[in-house]
Order: sequence, then C-alpha cells, then structure tokens
Amino acid sequence: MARGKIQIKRIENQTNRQVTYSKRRNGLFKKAHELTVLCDAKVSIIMISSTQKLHEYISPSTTTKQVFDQYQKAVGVDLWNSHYEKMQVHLQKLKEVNRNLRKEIRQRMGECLNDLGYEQMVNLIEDIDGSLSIIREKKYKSINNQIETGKKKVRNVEEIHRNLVLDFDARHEDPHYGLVENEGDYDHSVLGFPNGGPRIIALRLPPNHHHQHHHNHHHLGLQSGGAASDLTTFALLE
Amino acid sequence: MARGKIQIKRIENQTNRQVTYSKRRNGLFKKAHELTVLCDAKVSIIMISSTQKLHEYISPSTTTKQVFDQYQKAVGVDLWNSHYEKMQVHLQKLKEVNRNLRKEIRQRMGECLNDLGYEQMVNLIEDIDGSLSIIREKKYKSINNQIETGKKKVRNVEEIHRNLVLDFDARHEDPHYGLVENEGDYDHSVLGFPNGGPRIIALRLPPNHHHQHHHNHHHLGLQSGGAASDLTTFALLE
DNA sequence: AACTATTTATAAGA
DNA sequence: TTCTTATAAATAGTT
Repeated sequence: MARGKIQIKRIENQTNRQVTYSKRRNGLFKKAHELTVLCDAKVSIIMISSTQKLHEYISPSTTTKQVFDQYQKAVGVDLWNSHYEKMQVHLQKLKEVNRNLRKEIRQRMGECLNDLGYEQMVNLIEDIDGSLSIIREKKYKSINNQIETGKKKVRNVEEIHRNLVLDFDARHEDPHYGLVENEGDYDHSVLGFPNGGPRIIALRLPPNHHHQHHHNHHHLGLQSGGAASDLTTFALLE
Repeated sequence: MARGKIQIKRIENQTNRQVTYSKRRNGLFKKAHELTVLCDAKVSIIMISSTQKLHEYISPSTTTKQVFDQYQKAVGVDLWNSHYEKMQVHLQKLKEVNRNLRKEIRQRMGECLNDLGYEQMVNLIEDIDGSLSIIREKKYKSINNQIETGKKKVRNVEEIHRNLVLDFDARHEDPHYGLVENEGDYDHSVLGFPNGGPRIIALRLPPNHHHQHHHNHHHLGLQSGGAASDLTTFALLE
C-alpha cells in the first residue's frame, strides 16, 4: 500500500512476513480501538501468528470471557460442552441411580407398587419382613444391653457401698486403719480392678455425681459377661 | 480520514454511528483477512455493536472454538472453570443425596443401625411396620382381584356350557334350529352381550383353546361387579 | 525503529 | 444501503 502495491498472498520471506505481521497487527488493533470508541462497540480480537505467538485486543469496557459468553449465546453453540461431556454422563448416571434408589425406598414404604408383579410383591414383603426381624432383634439387644449396664452399675454401687460400710466399721474399731499405706492418695481416687475381684484403693468419692452421664453411653458396644467393664468404672470415676 | 479529520470519540448521532460501524467493520474484517493471508496467521474477531448485534470474522483455516482453546491454553486462565465448578458442586450434591438414600435403604434393611439412637430405632420399626401393613394390604387386594377374575371366568364358562347344552338339546328336538338366521356366521363366531344377559349368537367354538392366554391378563384392571367384561369375553374368543 | 512514496480506508455528501 | 471523492491514514520498501 505504499512504495508499490502488493498481492494479497502469503509472504514467503520469513522476516518480511513477521515485520508485516507486526505492522499490520498494530494497525488492526488501532482500528479496532477506534471502532470501539467511535461506535461504542465491543471488540475482541485474538490473533495467532505463524510462529504460534498469540496476541489479543479487547475493548476496555469488557472482558474476553464476557464476549465469549455473548458469542456463545448468540451463536447458540455451547462451546463449553465438549469439555464436560464426561461429567455430563457422570451426572446423568448419578441422577439415574438416584431415581432408582428413591423408587426402591418408595416401594419399601408401600408406594409405587403398581409396577410390581405379584411375585415381586411377595418377595418384597418377605424381604421387608426379614429386615424388620433383624431390626427388632437389634433393638432387643440394645434394650438388653441397657438393662445389663444398669444392673452392673447397681451392683458396682452396692459393692462400693458395702465396702464403705465395712471400712467405716473398721475405722471405728481401729482409728489408724489405712493411714499407713494410703495417706497421700485419698484425694486422687482411682478405681481399678487389676486382677480378681474389685479392690477398693480409694474411698472418698466426690458427693452426688453418680447419676450423671448415664444417658451418653447408649451407643457403646457391650460385651456381655466380661469382667468389670470400662463403662462401669468410668461412670463412677466421672 | 477523509473529507476532514475526525476525533476518535463516541459518535453521538445514532445513524452516523451505525454507518461508521458498518463501514469500519468491513474495513477491519478486510484487514484481518489480508493479515491472515499475507502472514499465515489465524485471526478471530468478535464484535458487538452498541445495538447488541454480533459480527465475527474467523480465518478460513480455523474455527472460533480452536482459537478459544488456544487462547485459553496460552493465557493460562481457565475460562471454563466457573462452569466446571458449578457442575462439580452439582455432582457433589447428587453424591451426597445418593449416600443418604443408600443409608436409608440400608437402615430399612437392618444394616447400619449403630448410628441410630434407640428412639430412632423404635420409629424406624414403627415406620417399616406401617409400610409392611400397606404392602400386605395391597398384596391382599391383588390376590382378591385374581380370585374375582378367576370366579368370573368360571361363571362365564359355566354359562356358555349351559347354553351349549341347551342348544344341543334344542337341535336334537328340531334339526332345523338356528339354520335360518345364522347360517353364514357359523365359522366366524362372535360372542357379544349387547344388552342384558349373555346371548349366544355363534355356537361352534374352536376346540380346546379355552385355557390359553389366561395368564396374560393379570395386569388388567378389574371393575368388580360389572356386566360380562371384555376380559371374560376376550379369553374365550381368542 | 524511522522515513516516505504510494496505496488504502473512509467521512461526508449524494 | 451503495456510490463518489477529497482527504486522512496505513503501510511496503528502503534506510
């Protein structure tokens, strides 16, 4: 366009091509910006050179992403979709699974039985009946455990009470009883049953804490018939 | 740039602005294309006018999406991320819902009861028990329906049999009975009950087809106590 | 990057 | 919108 007209075809000389690319790129961006200002338009230009370098122009009033979004809306093609196809599939599968789970629950609750055959209905009833037995069984065990725990606690308290009485009587008979070995430990009570039956090491219990926290132990697994359990000890140790 | 220099600032006259937009847009696209050819580059231009009209130029050797992808790679900012994140959130929610549904089912099947309190267990049992009653009720209805259907079929067969016997007797007494009106229809038997009780129109039934296809009709809804139903008629016509 | 002869783009008018 | 055209702007080739 100056010092001689040129043909619009690929410039073979590499240096020349890059120079022209640079000059014309600037020209294009300048024009784009003039357009932006003069006409209150939004322009996005992305250019990739033959050497894979990337340059862009974007109108000051917007962002490339905004323009992309508008482009997408206008053109109607969802350009992002290919990026998420796998995810879409995953999503659909999850929804399907979800639907089936819901249906199963509904059937177990007695709804939605119309698409079940007679046989299936019988099977369902058998199944639920079985489940019910299992749950009842577990509830029963749970109750039993609670009763057992209660009994153990009672037994433990009685034992301690008995020992207290014995100790009290012993003190009355011999005022020096127990002071030799256990003097310093009286206030740091520890109940332990190292081997064999319970052996009272400390006797001064904090007053009136016996009934706290019992309700916190419903969830604990219970080994029936074991030796004095942690639970029993714990309840009294506070 | 001609007939007088202009300031690069928004053209206030609306018509003028649109004319300039149109002219300069063409100029820009032309330049872009020249650049594409001369320098072997790829150019994507997206323009949005002040009236929200959208125009684009894309080099012939590529697509807008390709340019977007390369842009994204080069710039490093993942433009799709926000879309992706929303989807991720959705996915996570679905998984969570799914987990809960599975847990509910498992609890209804008697597993996974350890994290249920005693109260909840009692409620669960009541709930399942209720559901079981509902399902049993429905099964009972289903059985009843089947029995009703069976009875109706039997009644129908008996009725037809009775009529056959009557007809047989009538023929024995009068060999010409029935030949006048129904001559041509003998082999295209149709059972119909237009009004009132059953009336035998055709008498020659195909031999030994009576018991076929009964099991196909379990799914049919049954209107108890209606006049001879389609079902009954159909089973015999087959 | 700067220069400049020349081509190209385009503002205003038709 | 398109054409015209005087003029501004862009730029190819050169330095």
